Amino acid sequence: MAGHHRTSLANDQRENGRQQVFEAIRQAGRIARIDIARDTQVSPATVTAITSELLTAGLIEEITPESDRSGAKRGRPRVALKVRGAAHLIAGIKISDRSATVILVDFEGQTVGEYDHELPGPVMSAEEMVTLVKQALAGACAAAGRTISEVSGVGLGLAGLIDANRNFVHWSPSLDQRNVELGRMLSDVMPVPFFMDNDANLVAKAEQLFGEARNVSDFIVITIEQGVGMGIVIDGRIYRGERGCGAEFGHTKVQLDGALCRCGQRGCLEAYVGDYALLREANIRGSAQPEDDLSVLYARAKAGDAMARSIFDRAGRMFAMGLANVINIFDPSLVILSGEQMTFDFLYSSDVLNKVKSSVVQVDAPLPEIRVHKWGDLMWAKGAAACAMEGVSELTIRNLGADAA
Amino acid sequence: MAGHHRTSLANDQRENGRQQVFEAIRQAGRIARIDIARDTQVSPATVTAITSELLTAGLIEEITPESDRSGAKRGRPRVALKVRGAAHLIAGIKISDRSATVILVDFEGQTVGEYDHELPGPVMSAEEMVTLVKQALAGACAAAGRTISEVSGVGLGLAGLIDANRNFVHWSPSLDQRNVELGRMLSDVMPVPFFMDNDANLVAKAEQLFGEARNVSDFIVITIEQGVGMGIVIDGRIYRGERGCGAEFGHTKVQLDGALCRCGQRGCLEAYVGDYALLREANIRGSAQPEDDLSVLYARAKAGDAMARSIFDRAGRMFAMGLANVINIFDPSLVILSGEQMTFDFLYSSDVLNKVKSSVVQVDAPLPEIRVHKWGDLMWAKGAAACAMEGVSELTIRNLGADAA
DNA sequence: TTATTTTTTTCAAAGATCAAATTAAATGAT
DNA sequence: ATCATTTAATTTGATCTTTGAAAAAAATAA
Repeated sequence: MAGHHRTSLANDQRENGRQQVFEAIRQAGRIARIDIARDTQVSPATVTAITSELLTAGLIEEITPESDRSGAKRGRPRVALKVRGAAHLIAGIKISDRSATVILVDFEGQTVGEYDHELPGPVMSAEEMVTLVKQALAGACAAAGRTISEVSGVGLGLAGLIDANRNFVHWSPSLDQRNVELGRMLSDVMPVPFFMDNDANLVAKAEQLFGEARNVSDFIVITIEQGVGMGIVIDGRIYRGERGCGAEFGHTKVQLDGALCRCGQRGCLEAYVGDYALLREANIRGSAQPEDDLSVLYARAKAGDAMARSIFDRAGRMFAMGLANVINIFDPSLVILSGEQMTFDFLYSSDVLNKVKSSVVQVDAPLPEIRVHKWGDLMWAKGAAACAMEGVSELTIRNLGADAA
Repeated sequence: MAGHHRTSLANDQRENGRQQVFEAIRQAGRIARIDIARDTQVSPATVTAITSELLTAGLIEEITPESDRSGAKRGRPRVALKVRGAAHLIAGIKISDRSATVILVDFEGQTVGEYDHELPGPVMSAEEMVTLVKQALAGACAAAGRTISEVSGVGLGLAGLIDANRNFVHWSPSLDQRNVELGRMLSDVMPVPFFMDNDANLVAKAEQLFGEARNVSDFIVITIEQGVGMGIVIDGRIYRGERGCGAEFGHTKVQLDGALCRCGQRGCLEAYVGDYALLREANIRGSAQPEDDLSVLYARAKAGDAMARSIFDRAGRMFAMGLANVINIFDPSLVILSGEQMTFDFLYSSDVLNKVKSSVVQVDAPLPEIRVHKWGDLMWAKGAAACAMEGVSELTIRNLGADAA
């Protein structure tokens, strides 16, 4: 090993170039060298050099000459490049209440396989979690006719307070312990790079790589699952606060000394829009038949029941207030409301969105765009895979330098 | 001129190095080359090369050998470097209701002169503003025995919605027009680089360069003047939203359908803690003698008057709620409450700060530090100067490359 | 005076980028 | 068919940077 200590500037330059070019290729999907040069401001000569490296490493590939030369006039035809899907197999795993959902994708992001592993219970020990992850991964690989050893990286999504930099779990509803070095424990059992994050950041990554935020460098994702989460992307990177945990949108306060939240504080947004909060309201308000199923309550509201309506109305107004606050603070260009459960339809109603818009400070510039993006079951797992993809890309490209053949 | 078009990567590398080294020197105040190498991860050889350039350009200087060799054992003594104050003369101007406050500083940030220019009125046209700035600048220079031509950069601070990237004023309470290309108008009259920003960002820069946030890369500044403002620094740079305007902390909503704000919306924080809001309350609550002086009301509260107390109490609780929200979203390591007017003492009370802390989502990590920093009259102008200093540094260093002698 | 220690500078080697020149690969025209 | 033209990609040589290692500089300790 010629492992010198970090040569901060010199090495960074080449690595920077590689990351830039590779990122341009992935973002574009398929792109010719000359367009990479234009987009990245790197000279064609350097693009040739770098793409040559990436081709040799097998990270990208040339697209067989398209017989479709639409619009091309004359001259040597451009050869498009794309990420080579076969370069890496990536796994994304989302742990939820009832199951561990696994998705396998190739390096292009194409789904290779899906797998669902049922959990014995919603809460488990760290050791059980490790075993579970291993089983789920093994199951997914088997189902797809692959082996674990082929997997280049695993993204893991958990609810709770996750320190993604250190793969450390401060707290998660799925674990019966706090402060778990889950990343280390996983790596001890499986020799694969792990990348962990909380669900909101997961979805933000998924939106950035595959979803509504492609090529957008600054945006916010609001997720609704059990709690209300937020992912913030600034300058293309997920913003994590000082303590490494995600933005706690669900626990911003929308009412002074307001409703009691399960976090123990009062007036949290979640205490007004969370499912448990809605059910609590329904019962407090002296409903004839106490509800324990949100969908029933929601159906009643849609059918015109005044009491049920009023519950959802208030939740919607509170949500609008919280969202407007975030927009006033961040002034993002794009806000994505990303939800899986249709139960939360009411939060995406035009009434609510209008309320948000009327609560944002008016400037001459147009209001931020608010997009609603309803995803399927695999949303979270796909986000986990997106995180792993990014991590694997970075690692691989960094190591290219050391692997000078 | 060998002015080629931007060679994005190659040129950037050297410029990066210069910026990095210069920044290290300014941050440290005085520092030896070997320590720069350690801090910046740049090799000693390169540090020598770069500092040599900076010395030649006159941007930095060596400190005459300190006779104080405390702790030094043996070996060649280190030669400390520092920014050369005489390199540039920088002006900072803050426009407030009644006057334009000017501060002149040298390139080290040492105050060279102060000047106060009274305004005919609080609102003026863009042309009057230009004239005013010119007069104020001339006055300040004359008072300090300098000439305008010696000034290398001018920072200008205005309340309102300022687009700092384009030196454009969307709206300011000091101007009777909206959407003014003030930067261009100023540059047309005075051949000096201008740097504009809104007051909250100004203070953030001042805290970063001269104040409580030295060497802190992520923090938030809350300012209280007439309105309530916020400056966000992420990764050492001021965060500006998509539309280029500062974070509108004062107009985050703290009460659903709450008190009417002068912005026309309801429930804004400012509608509870702004001076006009407090006075309105005092009158609504049937005060015997309607007040139009906040200090009187405040004195009454301190003297124990229950009505007055309750007004300030509520304002304090609303402020705590808004601040807690910002902390929950950003999770910064440091929050600076930066105010000029003692009138707003009550917002900094330990009651309020405790309320903030109890409203922040609990993690195992310690709570963010909240510091109160009361500044003098010159705070705002100094912030403007700080902005200009940063701008001039960047410009000068960038131009070093072109000026290859 | 000499040895030692620490900082700074010098020097030569190793890369990296880029402009310009060259090659490659197509279409149009003759 | 053959040649000119056009556009894309590659090669080449010059220019810059960074850096490790060696040398020089400037002090103290012996």
